[in-house]
Amino acid sequence: MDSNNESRILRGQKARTPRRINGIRRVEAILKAGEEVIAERGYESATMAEIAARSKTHIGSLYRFFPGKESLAIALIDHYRTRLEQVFDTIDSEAFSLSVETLSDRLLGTLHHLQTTGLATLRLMEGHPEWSAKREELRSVALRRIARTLRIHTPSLDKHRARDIALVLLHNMKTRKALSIPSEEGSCSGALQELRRMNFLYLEDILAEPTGKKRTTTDQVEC
Amino acid sequence: MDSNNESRILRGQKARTPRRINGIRRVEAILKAGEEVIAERGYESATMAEIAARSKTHIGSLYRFFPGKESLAIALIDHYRTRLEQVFDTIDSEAFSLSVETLSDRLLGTLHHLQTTGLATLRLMEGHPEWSAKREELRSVALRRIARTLRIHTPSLDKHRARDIALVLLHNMKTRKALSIPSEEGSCSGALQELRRMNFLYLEDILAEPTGKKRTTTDQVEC
Amino acid sequence: MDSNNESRILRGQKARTPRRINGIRRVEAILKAGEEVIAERGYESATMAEIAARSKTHIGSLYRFFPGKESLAIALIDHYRTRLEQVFDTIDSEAFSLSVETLSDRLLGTLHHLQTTGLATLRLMEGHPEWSAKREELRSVALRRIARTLRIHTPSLDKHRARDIALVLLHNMKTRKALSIPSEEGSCSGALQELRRMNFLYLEDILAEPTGKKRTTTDQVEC
Amino acid sequence: MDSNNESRILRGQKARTPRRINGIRRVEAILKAGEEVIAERGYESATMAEIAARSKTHIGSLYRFFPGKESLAIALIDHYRTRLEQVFDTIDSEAFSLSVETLSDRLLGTLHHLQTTGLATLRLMEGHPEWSAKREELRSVALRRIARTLRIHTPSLDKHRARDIALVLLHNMKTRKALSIPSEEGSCSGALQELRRMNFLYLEDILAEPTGKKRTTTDQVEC
DNA sequence: AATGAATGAGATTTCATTCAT
DNA sequence: AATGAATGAAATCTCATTCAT
Repeated sequence: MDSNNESRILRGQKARTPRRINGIRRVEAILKAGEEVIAERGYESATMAEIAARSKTHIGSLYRFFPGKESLAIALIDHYRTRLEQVFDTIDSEAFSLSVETLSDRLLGTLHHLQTTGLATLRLMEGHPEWSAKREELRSVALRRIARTLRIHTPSLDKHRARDIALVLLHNMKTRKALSIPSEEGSCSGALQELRRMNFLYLEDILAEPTGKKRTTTDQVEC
Repeated sequence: MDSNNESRILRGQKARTPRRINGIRRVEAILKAGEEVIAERGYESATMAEIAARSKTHIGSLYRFFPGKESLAIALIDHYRTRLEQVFDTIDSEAFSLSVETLSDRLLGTLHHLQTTGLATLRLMEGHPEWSAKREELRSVALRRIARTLRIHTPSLDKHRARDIALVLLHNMKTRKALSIPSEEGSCSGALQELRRMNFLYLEDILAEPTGKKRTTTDQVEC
Repeated sequence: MDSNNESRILRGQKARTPRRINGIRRVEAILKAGEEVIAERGYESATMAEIAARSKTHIGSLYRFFPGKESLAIALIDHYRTRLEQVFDTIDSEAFSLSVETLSDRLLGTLHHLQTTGLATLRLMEGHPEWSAKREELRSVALRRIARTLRIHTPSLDKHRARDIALVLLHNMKTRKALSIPSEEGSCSGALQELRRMNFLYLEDILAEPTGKKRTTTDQVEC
Repeated sequence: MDSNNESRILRGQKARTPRRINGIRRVEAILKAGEEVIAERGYESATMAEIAARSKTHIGSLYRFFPGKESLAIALIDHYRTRLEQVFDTIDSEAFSLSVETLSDRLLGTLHHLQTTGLATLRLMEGHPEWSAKREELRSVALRRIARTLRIHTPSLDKHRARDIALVLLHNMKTRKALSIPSEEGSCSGALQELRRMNFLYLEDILAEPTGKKRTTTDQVEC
């Protein structure tokens, strides 16, 4: 944009970059850039200037579409939520017929498939007490969807217990994601096998005899 | 006047060791305040001014002991590492005689017992690519200790597999911690039971027949 | 949006080139103010706040164009170098036909004519070991140009000796400048006559019999 | 001081560093350290902490002897002035019998022989308008002594002209000093020969026919 | 609508100097 | 008297956001 600009001034010849880029495409570019930058640096350290630069948008334009840093963050979270629901819709459409093992792997891979988006969103919510509403909503969606998927597969599963299980599975899903960040973990493949096994053993235990409340351990632990 | 020390202070990065009783108390107060503020807000959002205020220190004094925000962070990480090793020393001293169930719970609770310190440290390392050395060192210590504990309990466990398992267990330990942050999770107690069960099922599977490489799932997954 | 430029601004060191008329005027004002303040106080004592105030700029704007105190300094040095070369171009264009006396006065006045800019630059380089590159480059340019001018006037002058002479003349030029700073010297005019005489006597000695290496004094001195 | 201190605390055995070091020796150590640090970094950048450390003095003690940074600076300038006068006393004691060439070299080397002290003092006075009194006093001493030396050698020299000449010679003396700073100049020895020649030619011209006012160049120059 | 300059509050960091022990 | 911790003003630098062109 600039070098064109520059040469336009100097010689007044080259075609100007089309200015009326579809607003939607512009917004998408900004969201993508925001995602990347936030995933790399975290919300605080991400600067609007860098997001503008990466999306080849001028800072002024960026503020036309997202009137504040937080509004961009919220848009990203919403975007993530939408995609999350889509992924679960797909899973649910066949959950009934899946083996426990396949279901286990499907669930485990869910967040992982959301790539950068998911990472940025995690980063976004690292300790912003003020956003607990948004965060809670997102977590809530995830938990509800996991629980629903479980009960589609095994309808006799107790509703409340499904919620608790969902919480644990959600963490496993995050672990799955973490294992695929190269800098984070060393021997990815071996650990991934282990994670899959653990997730499977657990789901098998639950879904095999889903009569509900039966929990082996009985002694209480403080939270 | 230890001239090494002195020059380090003049333009250095490592935290200074106080020489007076008052200084020692001050440093402890600063570490505690730093821990809290970072645990609450994350490293970027934590301000030196707030840390100073909470530890009832003037900003100048804070900088006398920790000549930079990062030096405070590093001190916290080191502190954490020390305490982590202590906790594992305790576990290891009786690991041999523990039942799988008890061992499972012991490991699960490890990070949780490190309270704010652990939380602050997790936050500290959320994506600071530059600190990967410190981060890697800390992760490395944790993984090595977990693997060692497992092999103290079940010496026949394959060494490499122990490393992979440790990675998964480390994540479970983080989950355990997360479950106890009230704002983070809703129904703590139920989910905690589930987590314990999963961790137990997994360890039982491993430690019961520790002949090693035998892993049920065989198909590969991309990382 | 020249992405090179952009990223340089995001975390860079070189001064930004303004894109708007207003920005250009602003940059000029900043350079002028920086020149003055540094000439008056020296680099260390000059504060960005004062430079901003004198150029009627807000601190933030100042940092938009010069992302650091050093970047401002470097811009000033570059500016100086450019003007220095221009001055020598003018001298060289007639050096051939000048009498020794006129040439002597021309060279002597060179730095003096660069006014504040030259003074600021001298101050800038008063002992910043880190900038030895910039400093060396500037000195190198000055020495090369002086030597070249001498050999334009008297082509038979030995090349290496011209370099040594240039070093001495450069210092005379600095002296000439110093003599015109009122606070520095008392009886300007008399001393100035003396300096001119010394410079002339020396050049006359050299350029009259430029057969080269002939140097009267032969005993060595340690440096 | 510190490591002794440390071990004393730990074991209460080692002999304590003698506390009553001769005050004079302490002051000398501080002056020396101050000289070095200021010569290296300049007045602004020199820190009291570093000066304390280099002189193995505690910051508190330093302030007992020199109740402020400026007071240390003034002490250094005074120290320098004293040594300067001593050097000139030596020269003057035989000035009458020296050849012009020897006198030229003697004067030229004066500042150079004051080593660090001189450098630090130069740095000290780089652009501290407030210290112009001290600076003026020092310059005044130097000029008076140079002029006096000239008139000891050649009593018929006009008094006012001697003052003007002194100003030029003073700058040559500074140049001599600068030539011996390795990082500053490249081909020291050659340039030094040239400087000596110039200084000699000039003095010869003056002292040979010291009838006074005769100055070849007659046209005026603005200062 | 597009551009990028302007604004200014706020964050980090440094140090001369004082003062309690 | 000796030590080094405490103080706080001031400097550098950053960025979200607004606004003139």
